[in-house]
Amino acid sequence: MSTPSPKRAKPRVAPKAAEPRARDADRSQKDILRAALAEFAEHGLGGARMDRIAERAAVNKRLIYYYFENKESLFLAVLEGAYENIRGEETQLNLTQVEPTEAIRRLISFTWNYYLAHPEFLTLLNSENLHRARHLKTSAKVRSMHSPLVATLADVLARGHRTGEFRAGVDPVQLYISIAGLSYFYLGNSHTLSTIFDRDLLGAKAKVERLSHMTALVLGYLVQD
Amino acid sequence: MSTPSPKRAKPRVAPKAAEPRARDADRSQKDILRAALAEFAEHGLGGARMDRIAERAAVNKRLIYYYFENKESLFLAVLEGAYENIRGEETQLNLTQVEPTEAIRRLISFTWNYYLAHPEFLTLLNSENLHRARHLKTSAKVRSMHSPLVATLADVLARGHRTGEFRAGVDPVQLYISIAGLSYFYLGNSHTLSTIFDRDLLGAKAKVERLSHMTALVLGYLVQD
Amino acid sequence: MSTPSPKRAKPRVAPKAAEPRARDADRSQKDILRAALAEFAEHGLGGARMDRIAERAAVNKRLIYYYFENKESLFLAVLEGAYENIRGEETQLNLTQVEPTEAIRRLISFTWNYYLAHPEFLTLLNSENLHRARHLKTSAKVRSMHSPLVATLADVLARGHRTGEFRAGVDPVQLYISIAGLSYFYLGNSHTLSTIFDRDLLGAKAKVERLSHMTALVLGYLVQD
Amino acid sequence: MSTPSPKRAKPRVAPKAAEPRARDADRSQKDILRAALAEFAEHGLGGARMDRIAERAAVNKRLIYYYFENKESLFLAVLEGAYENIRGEETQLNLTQVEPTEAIRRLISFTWNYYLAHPEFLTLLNSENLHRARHLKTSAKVRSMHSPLVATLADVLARGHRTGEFRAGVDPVQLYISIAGLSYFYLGNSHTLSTIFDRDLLGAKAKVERLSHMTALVLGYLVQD
DNA sequence: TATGAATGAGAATTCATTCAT
DNA sequence: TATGAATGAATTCTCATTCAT
Repeated sequence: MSTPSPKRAKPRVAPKAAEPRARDADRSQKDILRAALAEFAEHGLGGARMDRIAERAAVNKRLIYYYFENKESLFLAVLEGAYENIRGEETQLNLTQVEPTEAIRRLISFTWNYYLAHPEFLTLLNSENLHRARHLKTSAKVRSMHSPLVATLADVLARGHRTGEFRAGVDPVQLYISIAGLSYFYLGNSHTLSTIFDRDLLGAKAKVERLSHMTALVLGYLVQD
Repeated sequence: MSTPSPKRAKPRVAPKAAEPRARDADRSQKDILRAALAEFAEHGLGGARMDRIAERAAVNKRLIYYYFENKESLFLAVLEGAYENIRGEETQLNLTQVEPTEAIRRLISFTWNYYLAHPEFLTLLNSENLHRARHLKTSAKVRSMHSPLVATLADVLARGHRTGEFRAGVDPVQLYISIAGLSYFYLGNSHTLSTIFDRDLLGAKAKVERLSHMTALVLGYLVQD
Repeated sequence: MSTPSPKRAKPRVAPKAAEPRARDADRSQKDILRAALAEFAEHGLGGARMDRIAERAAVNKRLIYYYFENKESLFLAVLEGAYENIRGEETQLNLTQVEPTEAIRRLISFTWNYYLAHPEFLTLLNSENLHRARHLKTSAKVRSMHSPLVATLADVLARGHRTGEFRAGVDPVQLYISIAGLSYFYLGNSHTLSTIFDRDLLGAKAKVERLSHMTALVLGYLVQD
Repeated sequence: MSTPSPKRAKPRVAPKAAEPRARDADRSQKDILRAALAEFAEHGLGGARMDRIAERAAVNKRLIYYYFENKESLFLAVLEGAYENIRGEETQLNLTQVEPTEAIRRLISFTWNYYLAHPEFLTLLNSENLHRARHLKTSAKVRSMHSPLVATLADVLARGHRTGEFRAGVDPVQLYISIAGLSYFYLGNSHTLSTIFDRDLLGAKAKVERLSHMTALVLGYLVQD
């Protein structure tokens, strides 16, 4: 077996046009995820463009593939990040440490405001549902992220019932879906809704009204006389 | 060089029939719209393929462009058709001719069952919302299609209040959005929801429970003691 | 379902740059196959470029995909065409109608000259072997193309033995492979061979010598005294 | 946004070990050459991937460039190694020390068995021929490696002629090419041949038959009565 | 000697749309 | 009204190679 002596490549001459990006793996990945979140939210999985993600993240397109296998893996990573984010903030509501009625109010209000502040989350979920949760189903962590939420809500309902305030037999998952759905549909479909009903649904006043309507609706149901 | 028999790039689905279709303008258009509805619902606007629509409709791709200017016009036509369909069936509920409580029950149940039977309607709306209702906003007819619905619901609420059954001050648009949202989110997001909550949401029992939960929720709010 | 009136696209204005290609499906496919043969032969399957094939064929790259599913299907089509060609010419040798010894001479000489005139055939086969005949194995027609060849050679050997000229027990497939191999290796590896042996193998004299060597070799074996 | 753990685009094969390899220049180079031989043989020069070579050698990709200028230099190094190997083993046949007929038998048998044991040698040569021996032509050593082989064979033929056993006027290069070609074509094209002739060419029995056929062929030509 | 991070220039393939009949 | 042929502009992904340490 021959053993060639090391050969140097020709020395570089041409100066580089653009500043090379700092060699910070962690930062690069975060930039990519942030950019991808925006892009997927804006255009859906199918409409998202890897080129645009690279541009948004100010990284070389190739780098995306260096860190994430392909578009779909990137999408899943974004999705997991999004769930982590909302569940993380939700945890900080400390629902188990306040009165049941107050806890429900907080949850409704938090959900509403989170969706308002993070419209990307809604379109992201829509995309994933269009794909029948194909990506999420391969996620190991997503399931475990949600059991605490259910447990917390179950605790609130149980406490409410024990004090006689809340009606009995309320399924926490069912209730959570209702609370989320009331905000989700209104905000996620605000464009079509405001078109077909010819009415501004996102004005300051409208938003106040919606939150109070939702709260009244849920508590009107939960609270016994 | 011998002359190879043409090796058509096999279209994903079935090859088209050799003989030209009978010249029936009306039927062709309906076939196209039906096919497009299915395709858009399955893949979203961005993911839909004109090729596949042509195949599904069993028409030549060129014919689609003959009847519909382009992909986006076709999408709008599909969208309008979808709204026409649900509003048409809704009208047949005759909500103004039954007791207010029964009217609400019927509306909830109808909405739920319609979404169940027409999942394509949900993804279609999601697509349109992703595009900020860009297409719908150019539609002349869609607005007028919705005022009867609001009027009907307002009538139900007014009657309910007059009899003392229903609480006062309920905004019909607000209520409609809530009723729709309760079904919409549950069904439209059933893939992600059943994944994250690790629970079958579409089993026979689950569906019965959901309908009864939604009805209890809305009536628990509306009906006074 | 709405029935929109046909809408015409905006009339074209801009004049086209290049002559549009004549609408001749058959000719287009042949052009593509011819170009692909040259490209695959020159660069192998992996090194071939669809872009270059399109250029060589003077067709739009997209058209290749219109007629052939992808690079590999195109490769198979080329391969089948190449086999058809050599087997077709071989048939015209009329080996069953001449004396056995003469038949063998003709076959050796034909094989040699065919490979000389069609070096692409050799590299094409090398490519396919590199891929373990992956493409050829899916070909329905290639097998049936070769049984006549074996039958013909078997007939020649049988006749030769009957007259006492040829030795007994010669396997026609074995002999065919030997005859082909003697030319194939010399010509297909002429570049490395002439390098390592430092000798021009493709000069006029060398070619005459090779053919006579091969003929002597094979007949020296076959013919009995 | 949470900080996701790096999701490396999974390389096709196994992930590299975390700790840097021991600093052993000689071993690294040999590992690289071994890996490159396998990769080039399997995929050809064009189809070979530097990434895979690095994985196979369990070295960092960058290290390959440290020892070998680029892909093509690496290919040449591999090629030279391959020739060194076969010529080295060939030398040990001691053809000048046995009877001419026996020498020829040994050479045929050795060639056959070497190709059988080293199929990578065949595809490597095919690759180099596809590139018109571009790399080999720059090799200083390869020519000198082959003159002994020719000399040895010339000696065998001369001895054989002197004893009256062998026919006169046999060119050693010509004969060597024939002997090599008989094995080379059969083995290197076994995939296509076994497909077109619909016959297993690599079974134990087939291999025995081939070797005896080749020996009979060559000796039937060489040996005089 | 060794390595993780980064990149520019392609590569195959896709897609909505138009041409010519 | 209907269709097969053709195309330009993307789009995802790949690859050899280099940078910085």
